[in-house]
Amino acid sequence: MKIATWNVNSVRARMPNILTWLKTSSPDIVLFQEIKCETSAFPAFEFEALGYKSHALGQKSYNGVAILSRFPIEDTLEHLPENENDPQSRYLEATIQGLRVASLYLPNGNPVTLDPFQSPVQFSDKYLYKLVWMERFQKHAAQLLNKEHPIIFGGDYNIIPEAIDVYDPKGWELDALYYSNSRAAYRSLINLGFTEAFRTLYPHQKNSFTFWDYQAGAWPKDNGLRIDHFLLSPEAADRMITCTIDRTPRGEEKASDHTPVLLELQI
DNA sequence: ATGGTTGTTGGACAA
Repeated sequence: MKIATWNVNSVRARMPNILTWLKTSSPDIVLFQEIKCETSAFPAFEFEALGYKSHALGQKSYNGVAILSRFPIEDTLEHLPENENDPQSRYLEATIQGLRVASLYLPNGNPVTLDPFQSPVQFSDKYLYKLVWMERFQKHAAQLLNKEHPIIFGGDYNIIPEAIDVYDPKGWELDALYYSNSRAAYRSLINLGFTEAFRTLYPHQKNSFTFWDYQAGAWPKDNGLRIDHFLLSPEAADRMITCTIDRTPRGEEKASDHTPVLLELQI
């Protein structure tokens, strides 16, 4: 079973790139983030023509997540518990072939503070939203773990886990993606018992980025970040075969600023 | 120091 996660930065603007990539990579399940359209505008028919069922959770202009699958998508959950009234579409969970799979788009959270010179530090509303979102996600993840099913949480976590995952760690210390509280929250999530697929397989591999900013020549200079991750429950980790980052789509015309991550499971 | 880019939109805002 091949499962991919990809922040496409607008599904409609990215259709030519996505269709090309689907044909060459041929994943069984795809987790999209930032589809940036309402559910009714999701191009389900075009994916259906390639053999994919889909379930989209859209939103006007911003955010939005979706799942494509060659197999039936069942028992969908469109919000984290406690986030039922959140207007931001960032979480979609479903059962596919006995796997509990989620496509998640964690809040960016910048800026961390409104006034960087203020002491003590006062977090911005955006950063507090990120921290609360992570707390709710962790609570939900802990409950799901108890069921002892294979779980795959894939998506844009907007978290740089460690120094090896960013081209300039010093320069990113005050950014919400690398801020100490963000990394601490991510660590405590993993410490519930999840396996982060890529870094577990390749503990020391540098320049394994999944995102390069559109600005300042980040892509040609390889000034990237590794912020798109797969977290696996023990029952899923037992079946892990490979996890790879496919840089090819980032180098093409009209590319998303993220590139896909692929996970292969024995199933 | 500022600007550098892309997408949704039709002016900011988000990333």
